Amino acid sequence: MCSLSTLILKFKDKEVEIESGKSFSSVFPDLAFKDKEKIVGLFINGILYDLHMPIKNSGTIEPVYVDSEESLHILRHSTSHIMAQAVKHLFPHVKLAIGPSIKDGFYYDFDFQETISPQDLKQIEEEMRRIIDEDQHFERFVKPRKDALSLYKKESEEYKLELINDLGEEEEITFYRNGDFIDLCRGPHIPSTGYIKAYKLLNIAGAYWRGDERNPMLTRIYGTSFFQEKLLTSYLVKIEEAKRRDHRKLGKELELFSFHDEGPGFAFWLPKGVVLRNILLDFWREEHRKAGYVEVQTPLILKKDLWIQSGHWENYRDNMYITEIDESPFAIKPMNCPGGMLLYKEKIHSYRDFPMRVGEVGLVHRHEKSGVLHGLFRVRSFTQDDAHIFMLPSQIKEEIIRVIELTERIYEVFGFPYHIELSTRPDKSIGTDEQWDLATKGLEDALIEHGKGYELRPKEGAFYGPKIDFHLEDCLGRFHQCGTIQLDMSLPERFDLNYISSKGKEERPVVIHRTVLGSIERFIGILIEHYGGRFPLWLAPVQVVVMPITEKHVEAAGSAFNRLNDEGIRAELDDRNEKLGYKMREAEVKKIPYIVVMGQKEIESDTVSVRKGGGIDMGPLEMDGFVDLLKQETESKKKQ
RNA sequence: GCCACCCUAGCUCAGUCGGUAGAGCAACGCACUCGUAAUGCGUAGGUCGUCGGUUCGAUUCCGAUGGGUGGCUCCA
Repeated sequence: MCSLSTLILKFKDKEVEIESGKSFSSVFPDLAFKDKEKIVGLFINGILYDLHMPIKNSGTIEPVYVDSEESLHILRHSTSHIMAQAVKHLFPHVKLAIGPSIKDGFYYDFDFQETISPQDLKQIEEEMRRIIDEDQHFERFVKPRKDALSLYKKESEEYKLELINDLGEEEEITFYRNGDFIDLCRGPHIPSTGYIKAYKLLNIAGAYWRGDERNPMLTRIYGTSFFQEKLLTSYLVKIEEAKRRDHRKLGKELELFSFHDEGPGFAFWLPKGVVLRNILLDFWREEHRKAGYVEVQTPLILKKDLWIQSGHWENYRDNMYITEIDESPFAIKPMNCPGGMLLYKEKIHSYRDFPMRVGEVGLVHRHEKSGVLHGLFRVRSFTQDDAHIFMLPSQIKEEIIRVIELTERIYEVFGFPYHIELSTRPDKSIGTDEQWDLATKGLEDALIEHGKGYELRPKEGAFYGPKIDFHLEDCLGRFHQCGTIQLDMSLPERFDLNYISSKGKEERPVVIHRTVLGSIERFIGILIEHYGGRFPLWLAPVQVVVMPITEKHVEAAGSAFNRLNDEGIRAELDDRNEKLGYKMREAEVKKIPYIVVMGQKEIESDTVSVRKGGGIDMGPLEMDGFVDLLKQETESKKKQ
C-alpha cells in the first residue's frame, strides 16, 4: 500500500484518478453520481466503506444509496453512537462497551452507575433529537495505540481499553467523532446525524460483557432507526402484529393450553389443545408409517446407571431431574435415546433388518434455567417426535436424504419455508476424533447430494454427535428451530449394539436420532403464530359452529349438528338464548372456520346457511354439499 | 441462573402522593324470541401474588420470596 500513489476508480464506464488516502466524499465532485445527497456509503471491489474512509486501493466502485440494506446498517450503527452520546450527556459516569447494528436495529451496551428503567428512554430519545437536529458531522481519525490507551485510561473506560488491547499490533485504531462524542469504532457511519429521519428506543435488557456469563452484566438499550418516518411506523406495526399473534395470548384466548404458577415451564393442555395435538400426531403417524417407520414407547423414569452408560450423567446432568425409587437413584428422561438403545438390544439383529426406523413420540423433561422459559417455545417438559434409525455405515447418506425428504414433505403441508444448519463437534463431547470426522462427513455428504444449501455452525453439535437442524421461517420472518438429524457413533459403542453382517460376523450399527417437528409443544406454538390462531380447516379444533336463530330453531340446528358430528366433523352447537349477532361475533373471535345458521328459511328449504370465518357469507347450501366441501377441504389440508 | 421491569375480580385494565378498592367484558338471574362481529336491566365476584419490616394504620413505602415480561447465556 503506497500512500502517495495515484489510484484509479472505475464507476460504470468512467474512470477517475485520485490521490491515495483521500476520502470518498472528496471523490464526489469528480464522479457523475445521481442523487449524491442520498449516498451514504460505497462499495469498493464489493467491500462496504462509508464516505469518511480514506481510499487506499484502486478498483470498481458502487454507491450505496439510502434505503438499501447496507445503508440501513450504516444508519443504525450511527444511531447507536448518537444514543451513546445522549446517554453520556445524561449520565456522565456511564461506561461504554459496544454498540453495533443488528438485524432490525441496533443496541449499545453500557455499564451504568445508577439503574436505568424504561421510563428513562424517553429522556434519552429527547437528547438524541437535539443531537440529530444539530446535524453534527461524523469525522474519522486514527490514533496511535499509545494515545488511544491513554485517552481511555484517563476516562476509566475499561471496556474500551480491553477492546483496544485485543486489536492486533498491525491494526489501525480508528475513532469516529461527532460533536462532543468520540468513540473507538471501525465504522462505517453516515455523513452527518441529520440523515436519521426516524428512530425509536425499544427496550432495555441485561447483557453479559462479551456474551460470557462469567463477565459483568451490562445494560443494553435496543433501538431502531430508518431513513423515513413511514418505514419506522410500518416496523412498529409489524411488532404490534407479532404481539397480536403471540401464541401465549392466543393459546389462552382460544383455550388451547395454560400455564400455572405451580408448574413453571410445564404446559397444561385444554380439550381444544389436545384435539390439535392429536390431529398433528395423527398426521405425523400417517406420514411416518408411509415412510417405513414403526413406533415404540419407553419409560419416563430410568435408573441412574443407564444415564451413566449413555453419557448423559456426565454431560447433561445439569438439565436432568433426578429422583429416587426404593433408595436407588433414577432420572427422568431428558432424551429418548437410551431407552431406545435398550429396546434395540431386546433381540439379535441382522443386516437384513436395516435400516430400522423406530419412532417414539416421547415426553422428555429438561431443567431449563428459569429465565429462558417462554410460552410453548421454551418449556421444561415437551414431546419429541423422535426416531432412531439403526443402519449400516454404508446406508448413512441415503437414509439421511430420506429423512430430509420426509421433513420437507411435512413442512410443505404447513407452507413453511426453512433453512438448514450443520453443527459440528462442541468442546464438551464424547467419542473419538475419527468417529466425529466420519459422522460429520456423513451428514455433509447427504446435504451436498440433496442439494439444498446449508449453513455451517462450528462447535454447535450435540455432545454425542454432529447434527443437521431445520429452522422454520414463520409468516413474520422469524426463525424457529424444529427438526434435527443427529448422527450418533457413540451410543452404539456405549450400549454395545450389534448386528450380524452378511459375513456372519457381529458388527456395530450406526444410529441416527431425528425429529421433524422437534417439539410438539414448540411446533404448535409456531403454528398458532404462523396462522395467527386462524387454523386451516384440517387443524382447527372446532371446525363448525351451528347456531339457531331463535329457540324455535334449536331442534333443526341440533339435527344439523348431529349430522356433522356423525360425519366426523368437529362441530359445536351454540344453542344459547342469545341474539345471532352475539353468537356470530363470539365464533369470529374464536376464529372458527365455518359458521352454520339455522332459521325458518333453512328449515323450509332444507338447507343450511354457511358463513366462512372471516366474514364471507356463502349463502344457503344443501347439507350434503356442505359436508362434501368440508371433507374435501380437510382432506386436501389446504393452507388457508 | 443473570439484568431491568411487572403482578389489583375469570379476562383486559383504572386507582390509592399511606386511611383496607373501581370500570368494561365474562359469569349468574330476569325480560326480550331476535337473520350474519356485542339487546336491556339486575346480582354476585377481590385477605390488591406470598411472607416479613417500617407505621397509629400498608394494596400503596422497604426487604425477602414465587410467578411473569423483555433480553443475555443456554436450547427442541
